[in-house]
Amino acid sequence: MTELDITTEAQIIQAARKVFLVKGFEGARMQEIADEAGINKALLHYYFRSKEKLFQSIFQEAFQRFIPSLYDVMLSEKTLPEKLDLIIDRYQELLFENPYLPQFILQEVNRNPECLKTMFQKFGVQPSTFISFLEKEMTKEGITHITPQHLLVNILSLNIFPFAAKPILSIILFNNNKDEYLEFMKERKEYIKLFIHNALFKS
Amino acid sequence: MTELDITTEAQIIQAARKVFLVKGFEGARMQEIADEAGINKALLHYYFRSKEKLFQSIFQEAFQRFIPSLYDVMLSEKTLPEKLDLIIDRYQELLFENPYLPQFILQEVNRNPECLKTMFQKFGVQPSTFISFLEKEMTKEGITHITPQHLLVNILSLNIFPFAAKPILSIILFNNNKDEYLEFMKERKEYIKLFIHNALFKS
DNA sequence: GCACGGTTTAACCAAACGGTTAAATAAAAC
DNA sequence: GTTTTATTTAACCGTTTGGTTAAACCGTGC
Repeated sequence: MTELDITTEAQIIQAARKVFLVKGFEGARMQEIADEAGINKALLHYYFRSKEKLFQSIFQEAFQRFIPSLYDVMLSEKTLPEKLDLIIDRYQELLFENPYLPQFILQEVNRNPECLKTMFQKFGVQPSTFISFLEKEMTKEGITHITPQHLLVNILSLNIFPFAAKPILSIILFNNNKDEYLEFMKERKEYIKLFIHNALFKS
Repeated sequence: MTELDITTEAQIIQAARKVFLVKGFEGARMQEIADEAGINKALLHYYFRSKEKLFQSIFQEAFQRFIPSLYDVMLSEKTLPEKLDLIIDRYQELLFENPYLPQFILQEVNRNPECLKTMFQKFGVQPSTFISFLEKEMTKEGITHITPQHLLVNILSLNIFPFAAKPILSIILFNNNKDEYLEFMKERKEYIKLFIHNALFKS
């Protein structure tokens, strides 16, 4: 019973994830999620009382996945360039496993910005400590021509944007050839590392 | 009469732009657009037969605005670093005037990727020529550690992403303080220039 | 005054959607 | 074997939404 229970609930979650991530809250239909899960609408409401509730669980899961644990990297006994490379490695791995996450998060946070504060509080994420870690490392390395805030935004931009803009870039760069775009994204990791490294340490 | 005619249609367009850009196609309501334009729903359908038609005109306008004319910059008698700075200047100006454009385009292209090809064909945009221009300039400068495709994506990422991710970054960096975020975005232009410059020319 | 086109009003329609309900059924738990 | 729980079926409800219609209103040009 418990096992089947979990299976069905997991099926629903999986289906909801698939539909919500691609279509967003407004675009998603409960019927479609039920179909995708291979069940009927009534059972959906039997497990999750409302669309809002189901969405919340999906969004929370997505948000958690989107915030990687970077503190251990920051606290490790490595040099700043090594740490930055590790952060990029982790982020690229995360994004390759969840390519729809960026656009989903952007869309839903844009729709309801208040939920962000709740999430940050809920999971105790403290970006300011990351910033101050970064700042300390930067002064140690004598990097003064950029602030830690801008560096962080640069790292996030270079990593995340190409996933959110996949359809546009795919057509701009490769005339919609999926294989070429995948190849481009796979090799991109090293280009990002090199780009950031040069921007920071060769001046 | 003709003048009033234009005014009303312009009012509708303006209202539709405001609503569609913030809420997207699925989130937008015809009633809300009518209210925003100070008219009634019937008159909306009198001018634009359907939501789809009205949206198309807004999206087309937005898309056109989002594709800046960069060919003159590329063809000008300037050095590559100067050209890159000019491109960044133009993009930042464009984005400051239309901060909602990035998320809107991303969202709608994600919803209906096919419309992209139509747009590119309709306006004769040829990104491949831009790439080859860039490639020529890069070989001239002896830049071999990055491909023009990755450089283009880097430029787009660094410029566009912070606008699409405004709510997230605003809370991450400045605890939702709007003034601080605005100041951050204003000073960002020069940081982007410097970052790209260092990444390209100091290795 | 008359005609005409922009505009309003208000009622209305059909479809879609989130959600509910009740009865029947199957399966697992005890 | 009985009870409980999961699941299906299918009808149904209330609301929202895009869209239509018809009648009246109003300003301008002729």
